[in-house]
Amino acid sequence: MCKNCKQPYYITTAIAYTSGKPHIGNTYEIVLSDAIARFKRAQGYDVFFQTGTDEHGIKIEEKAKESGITPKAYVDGVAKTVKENFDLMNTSYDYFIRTTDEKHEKQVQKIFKKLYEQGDIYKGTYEGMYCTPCESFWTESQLIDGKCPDCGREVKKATEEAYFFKMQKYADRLIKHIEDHPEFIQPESRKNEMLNNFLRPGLQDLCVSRTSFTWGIPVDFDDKHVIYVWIDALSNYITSLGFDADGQHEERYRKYWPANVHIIGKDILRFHTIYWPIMLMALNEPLPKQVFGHPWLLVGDGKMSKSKGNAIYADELVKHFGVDAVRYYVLHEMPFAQDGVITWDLVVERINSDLANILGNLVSRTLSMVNKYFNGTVFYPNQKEAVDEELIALALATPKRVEEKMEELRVGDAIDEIFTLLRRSNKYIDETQPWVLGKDETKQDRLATVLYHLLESIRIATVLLESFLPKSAKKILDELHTNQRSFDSLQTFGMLETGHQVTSKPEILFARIDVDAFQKTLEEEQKQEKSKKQGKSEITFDDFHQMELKVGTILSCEKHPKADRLLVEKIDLGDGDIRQIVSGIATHYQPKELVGRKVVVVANLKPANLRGVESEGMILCAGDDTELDLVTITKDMANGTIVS
RNA sequence: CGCGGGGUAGAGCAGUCUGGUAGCUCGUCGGGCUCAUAACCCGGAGGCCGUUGGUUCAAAUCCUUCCCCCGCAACCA
Repeated sequence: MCKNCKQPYYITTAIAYTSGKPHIGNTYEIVLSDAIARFKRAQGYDVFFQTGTDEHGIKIEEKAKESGITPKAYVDGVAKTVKENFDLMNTSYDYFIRTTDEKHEKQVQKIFKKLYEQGDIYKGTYEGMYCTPCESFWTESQLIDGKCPDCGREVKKATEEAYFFKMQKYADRLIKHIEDHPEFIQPESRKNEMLNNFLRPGLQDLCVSRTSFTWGIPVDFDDKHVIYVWIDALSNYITSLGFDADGQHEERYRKYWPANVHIIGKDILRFHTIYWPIMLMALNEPLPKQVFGHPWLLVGDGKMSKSKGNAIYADELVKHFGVDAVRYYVLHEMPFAQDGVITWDLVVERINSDLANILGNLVSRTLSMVNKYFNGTVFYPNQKEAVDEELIALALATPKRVEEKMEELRVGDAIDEIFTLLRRSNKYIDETQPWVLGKDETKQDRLATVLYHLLESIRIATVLLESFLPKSAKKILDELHTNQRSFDSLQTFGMLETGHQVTSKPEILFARIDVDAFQKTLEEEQKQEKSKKQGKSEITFDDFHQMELKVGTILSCEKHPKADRLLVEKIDLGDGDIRQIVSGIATHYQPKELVGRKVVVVANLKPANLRGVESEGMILCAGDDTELDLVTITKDMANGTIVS
């Protein structure tokens, strides 16, 4: 009967890097995975769904330093935020791994050691161009005019000790695996990218340790080194299950590995389809069955928000629309292999047309008719007419169609199939005109039949929707007062119980959103948000006087040789003080039009290097990326005049 | 020549692999209906399928030229 019962199904998201709060694009990944996980559970699989956080690395070490706290304290904070975000989206993960978990760290060390001992990892030297003041290695191609791209100073050839993984050793096996398993890399278009760009030209040995920072898992037999991201982060998929490098695996590992699918962003497909499989080959473990590199959710600048940098966060969306509406948007609007777009007005549009009009209103009108004509009691006299056939056939065909789409991980298309049934149900009401039947005493059985067909179609659609809109689906099924909620119950049309009552007060599931009013609300909020962000803390007069502001004349100006958005100006600050200043205004000004202008310069700003060019100060501008105006002195003030 | 994705109706997309009347959702216009959340149903208008040249009986689809947009990366003082 239940063909998938007890079959294990292991699905993972990538682990989120704990550098900051995830935006809706990051959140999309776990919602997508959650929909798949829930669907598989509904199909009867024994699902293990994992997500987590990647918490090591130099960036985190630096961020923690900036915040003046320990790296551990820093990642604890971010991991909490990430988890809250995932919980907010009502995601049903079974396990949340953190790469700072003791169990994980210990296994990573063991894996590293094992690979070292069996000769897959060797100690070598990293050769590169070294800039002593910056303490950084650069490759030949990164250098600018043969000099350090950071500071522009001389670099010299240097070597650094590092551990390397012999990738090439397993390359042929991997190529064969990919060719023999066309479903391994999804979407398939990415398969050739991996083969042609990386595998076939030959893999370089992978540098798997670092000595330049300490916030990582130490190599236990050589504590100068920490294990670099690859072995640390990727192995989360097995350490969480209780993998043991010595073979003493926990039961969970034996049960769930290999993973059925890793859901990851397309940007890290290379690591998951090349490095990770090779690591597993070296460990003599089976490879995951599939890796799906999902597209990006781009935050387009819609009409209503011209202010820049308005990344959209899940919690903001949820605050306005509710969890299921946000889930619906990202799940339905994201194409399978192509980047999707999210804007506030697109979300509103989808909610109104799909959730409020098609789904919510269908449930509402149907339930209200059942109440109106039969006091809320469900009857099924089964007085069928020809017009019913199409609806019933579609209701019966839909589960299979949805399952087929889900099998291909085409979640958006799967949802479309459900909505096709909902649309058809709305049409059915027009075809059968229950309100006409209601006026005819002799047509009561026909009326009851029509309403039953509607309720049953709604039930079928809703059971299928549960993986995508868990809360709303439950609400609808509760309103129908039905216990028929399993996928098995979808095989027959007519499983909805009769003789019982549906709710007498249908709730508005998704309220229609007034587009104009919403825009106003949003603009208002963003305005407040902006002023809040820009309002800095109070400073004293002395604080202000720390700044040395001077009038200067732009003597020359040219484009930065290595940067599209930067201009390099020579500015006369009087008394022979000619400064070279780099400014991020190239998208707003042509170099020519700036020559001769009198500007305000922050003269005592600490010099810095911007992509290889020294900048000794900054010029003042009003505005941001979208609109920008150089602060200009209009009178003929002498260069060097103090601005106060 | 950094890597990658994309240009199809006002908006968002499918169709491109496997050439054969250009399709879906939203919006818009008109009509219908009144059970329902001004919702639902039907119909219409609206496309030189980014551009150039080619292959072919036939090109959105295959090859080619150029243009534009976006993401990643990188500096935004």
